[in-house]
Amino acid sequence: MESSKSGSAIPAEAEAIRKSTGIVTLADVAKLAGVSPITVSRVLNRPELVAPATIAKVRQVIERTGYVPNLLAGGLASSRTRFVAAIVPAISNQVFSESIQALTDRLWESGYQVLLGTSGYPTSREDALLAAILSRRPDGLFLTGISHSDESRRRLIAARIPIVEVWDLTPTPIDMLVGFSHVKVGEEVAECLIAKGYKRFGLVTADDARAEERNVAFRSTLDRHGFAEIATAVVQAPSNFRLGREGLSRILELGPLPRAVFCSSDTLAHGVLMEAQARGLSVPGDLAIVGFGDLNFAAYTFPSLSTVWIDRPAVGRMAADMLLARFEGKEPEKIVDVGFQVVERGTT
Amino acid sequence: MESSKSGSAIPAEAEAIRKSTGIVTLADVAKLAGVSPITVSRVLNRPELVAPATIAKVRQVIERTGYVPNLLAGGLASSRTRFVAAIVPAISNQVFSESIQALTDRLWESGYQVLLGTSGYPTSREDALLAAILSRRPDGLFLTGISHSDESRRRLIAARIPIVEVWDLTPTPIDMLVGFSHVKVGEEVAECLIAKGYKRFGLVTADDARAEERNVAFRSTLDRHGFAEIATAVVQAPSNFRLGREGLSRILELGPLPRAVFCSSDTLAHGVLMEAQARGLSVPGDLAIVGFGDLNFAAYTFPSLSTVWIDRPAVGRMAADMLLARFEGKEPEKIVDVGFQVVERGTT
DNA sequence: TTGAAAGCGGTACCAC
DNA sequence: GTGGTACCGCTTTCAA
Repeated sequence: MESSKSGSAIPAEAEAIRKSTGIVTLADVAKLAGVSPITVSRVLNRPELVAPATIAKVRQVIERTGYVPNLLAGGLASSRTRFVAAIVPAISNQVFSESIQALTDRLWESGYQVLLGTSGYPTSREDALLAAILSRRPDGLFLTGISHSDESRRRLIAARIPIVEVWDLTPTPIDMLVGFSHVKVGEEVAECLIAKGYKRFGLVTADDARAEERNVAFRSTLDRHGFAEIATAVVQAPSNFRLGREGLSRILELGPLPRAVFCSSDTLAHGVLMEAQARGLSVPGDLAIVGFGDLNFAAYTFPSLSTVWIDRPAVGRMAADMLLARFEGKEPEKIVDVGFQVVERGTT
Repeated sequence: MESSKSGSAIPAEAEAIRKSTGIVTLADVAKLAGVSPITVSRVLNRPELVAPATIAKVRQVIERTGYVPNLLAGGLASSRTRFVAAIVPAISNQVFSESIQALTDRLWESGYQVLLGTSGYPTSREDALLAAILSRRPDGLFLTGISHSDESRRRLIAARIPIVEVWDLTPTPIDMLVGFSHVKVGEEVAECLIAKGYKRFGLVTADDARAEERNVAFRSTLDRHGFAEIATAVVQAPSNFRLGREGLSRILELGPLPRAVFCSSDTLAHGVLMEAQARGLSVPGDLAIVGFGDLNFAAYTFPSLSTVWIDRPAVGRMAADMLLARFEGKEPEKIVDVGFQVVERGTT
């Protein structure tokens, strides 16, 4: 009613404007502040377009009423939902959780949130999950891995939103990519062990697609150097210590003691180490062990384990930056190789 | 145009109905199927109300067009968003991630998804996070811990949605609760160690509110039995192995060797064990170690470590069930004590 | 069993 | 700087 008076002229009765739902809407705030809805919207989203006095008035009413904006309505109207969906195989896998944490933190700084979906390791529900997630209209997508069903691929393309695939490298991502070459990992670990003078090799690995990429490269590199026989134990994902122990046992049954074992995860490597210790083998004296992932227990706990280090937070951070760039209409680098590092510990 | 012909009579031109956005809407599907929008909606949400022939017709069009429902619009119209927000201190903390996984899985079965928010351990952004989350209008909330700022408490109550707080016990939850008594944990661990005949005690603990509850109970129980002096080392959360090692070192400096040490997490316990081994102490011969949380490395790896076991998946599962019950208008039990179990390993 | 009309709570677009 | 109007895409209510 009044126009430029200070905020005290608001009739108490106006409080009752709240609908039956009992929840204050933007329109309620507008009425109480004596401005139009769009002005309240601007105070919230683009305050630089509003006069300071108006801002103060509106902010006061917002404060007083405890108004909480409805992002469903906002998203529907603007087709920008300010959230990114992330799909990982399992939330409890520390390898992914650190990337997700970094992604979440970075996006949070820019006013975005992360909806996390777990596709599941054994029985993949990726297709249904993707459909469910896309129906919430995320502004962007963070996907673990580069292999998707045809169905999913189609949906992803149809969604027409920025997408970052991570943890692998391909020249043909759906949209953008942050990863590293598992092939190179396999090669470098092999070369590293050869350089150290090891002559016999083993592989303890989960039945995981990315692990298999590393294994193939590992084997073919060794093969090229004339080491054809690789004692191999394949265990079922997800890995745990027990499987690592079993892995080594099975390898030892396969023939004479290998001197260097490459494991598909630090968890398995840890198990292998336990089994080695239980058998009285010295590590890395009798047996060199190389893990993958560099979870902290490897770094802090077992100075005798070697591992492959990946900057996991960087993966999340870079993915976030790429998505944010696209949200602002920029064209970031499409493919980023974050690389890795073989961390050697212990001596021959 | 046609009414009951089979789906082939749809004019190709009708495909062009799609708006400039290029995204198929429910209205488009309706037109193509020759029915009203509401009928399409029913096919999706309440097919039991629609004639089989109509369902088939509509489903076909949905399939052909690749229609993806817009849950923003649906949520706005129905004020049911079909998602639950969960707030945890940190996603990488395995203690929480298993509960979240169970929560996610259970809710998924009922068509709900989980939006995960991390409040952060050192600098808590819980208030801002909560505001951001509530603006997305979740149907329910899963909160770690029972202590919230006044601001948050007010918001939570104003939101008027089902809320489950977890990991602690209080007679006055905001709404519902799934937890266990940290006080009882401290008492039982103390009694257990006393019963085993230990005479000297130590505490290696992170500066965490829930840990402190356990510690107070631990100390006072020992005190009641005449063991007043408890060598204590407090380290800063989040815990890691290194801090565990340091913890034991500091305790050993405080006086003669304690025989039994209670740690605020298995991670710390693991570190304590390492330090003990490095010093040539036998465990549990010279030193009994009790952890907390029963992460698998404790279970599989260190038969000499004792720990406190909590059914973490059950926490998520029960929380999900309670929320789902409320969504259906039922009144589930408000407070559930999931209990815990002191797992003793090794011998004196 | 199906449909028409009226919102849900915001924002875009374009005047003023 | 500020406001009017239309509309985002779906569901609710009630009627047929």
